[in-house]
Amino acid sequence: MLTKTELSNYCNEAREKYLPHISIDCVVFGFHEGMLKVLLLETKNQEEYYLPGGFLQKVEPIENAANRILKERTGLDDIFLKQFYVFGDPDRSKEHFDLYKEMLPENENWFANRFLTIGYYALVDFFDVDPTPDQFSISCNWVDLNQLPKLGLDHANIINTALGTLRVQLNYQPIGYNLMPKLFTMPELQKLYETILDKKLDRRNFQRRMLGFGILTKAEETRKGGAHKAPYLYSFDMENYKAALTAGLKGGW
Amino acid sequence: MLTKTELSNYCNEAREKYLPHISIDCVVFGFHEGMLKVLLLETKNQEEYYLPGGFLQKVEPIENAANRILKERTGLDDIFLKQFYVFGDPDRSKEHFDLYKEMLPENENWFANRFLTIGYYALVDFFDVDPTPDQFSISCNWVDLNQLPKLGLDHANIINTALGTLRVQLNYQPIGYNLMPKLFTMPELQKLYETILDKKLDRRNFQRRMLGFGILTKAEETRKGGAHKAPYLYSFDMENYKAALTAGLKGGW
DNA sequence: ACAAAAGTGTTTGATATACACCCATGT
DNA sequence: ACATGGGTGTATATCAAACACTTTTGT
Repeated sequence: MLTKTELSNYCNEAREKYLPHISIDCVVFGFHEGMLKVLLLETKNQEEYYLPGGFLQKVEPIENAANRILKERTGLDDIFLKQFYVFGDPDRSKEHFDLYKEMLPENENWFANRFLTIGYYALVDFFDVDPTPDQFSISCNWVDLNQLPKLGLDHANIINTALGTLRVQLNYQPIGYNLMPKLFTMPELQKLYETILDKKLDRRNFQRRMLGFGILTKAEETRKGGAHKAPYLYSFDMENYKAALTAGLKGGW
Repeated sequence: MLTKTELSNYCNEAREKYLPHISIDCVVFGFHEGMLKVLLLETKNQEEYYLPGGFLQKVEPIENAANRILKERTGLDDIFLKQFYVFGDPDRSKEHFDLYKEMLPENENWFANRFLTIGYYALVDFFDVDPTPDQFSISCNWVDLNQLPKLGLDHANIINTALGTLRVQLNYQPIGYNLMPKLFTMPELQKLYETILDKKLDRRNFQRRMLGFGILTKAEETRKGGAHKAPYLYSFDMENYKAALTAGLKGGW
């Protein structure tokens, strides 16, 4: 738990360094064991979970801020980040204010203000990252989208909106590329699509269509060790992938 | 031209009423004579044109603010508005600051700050609105997208981004409905699509596909007075239209 | 009568959908 | 041997693309 002095120091520092009223929150998606997961922080102060978020420095481009914040709070660096919406209900940060209002007078309390938050979503290779909590957090963990804990502020809503965006953009953004490991099997990729779209897809048609895009390279090897026939491994052909996406992968599922 | 006193009063009022660092700008699209147009204001202070924009009141939902601002600055009321992006380059409002910095000391100057702006786009029936400039503007006029004048700040960029969004969302949002008058002909609707997509479409295939969606109602009457064969008039069937859009009008052009 | 715009229908190719059989692997 | 998941092929329906002729209207 923060002491009053710590909180006071933090507020003073924040007032100096950051723009007031504006924050950034990141929804980091990962894909593991056939499930979509998001990175959540558990704060020291509360029993609640939060999206990794932070504030915008006074002369800092928003994109940079989003990357910096994600790095600071989770250790993740150099990943695909995309702005998707601004959440600005006047009451959305009230809860945060309430929490601290006993400890500091209103005019000294950085949180005693309305905050708009700019939502970014990120897509990462689950196995390629090592989530590390920052000093304000007990833990930084992957949580299954279907088993979200109680979330602070309006963060549940932010996650849902991000997921909706993901669905719509599945045909326009390199979503598969960023979420899958370097090598993956066709059934694994299909599982990702099925999870995002929340819909079963036909195995054979999925494969034909994916291969038809010409964005996948079939590897020599197969994924050994499974209990059944060893599936082939694929990787994304970055060249063709980017080209195909700018044109838009036409047709919806 | 604003006097120093007027500017000073405005700044004091703004500081009291609005959140700092945040603005809203609206790109209002209309369709007239086969051309996409946007509403621009010509300011009294400068020889430049601006998007209708304004600030967010301290306890006001963003959506409400966007509607209020549009009403205040252009007279337009109760129209389709949709948030599409936040523009936050630290230098984007520098120009505005430079303009006023001679007149007021920096700490009294509301504009001497960084502003992020939340972009909204609006779609209106050209004939159904009566653009009216506010007290800060000489004029409020429709301008052809292909003949944009010199625009202040980063407003040219905001317009381009809005147009890009329009293109992508053509299959997901009720774009036709909001831009067309109650009754319209098939060639008129086609012209709208062609203008937004910047692409020629086949007359017959367009008609078949549009009718195939089941969102149009054919009227008895035809559009008389044209120099040639009188085209039929159509209107949108709001019920089916909404239903079709939630499912997404599948397939791209 | 003719030019220009609008209405309508048909053919063709591509793509989505549905479905069935064979193959490899661990138990 | 068999259950399970993975690989592959084919027939069918649906839709997009390309294209031509007829109708209406003002000049």
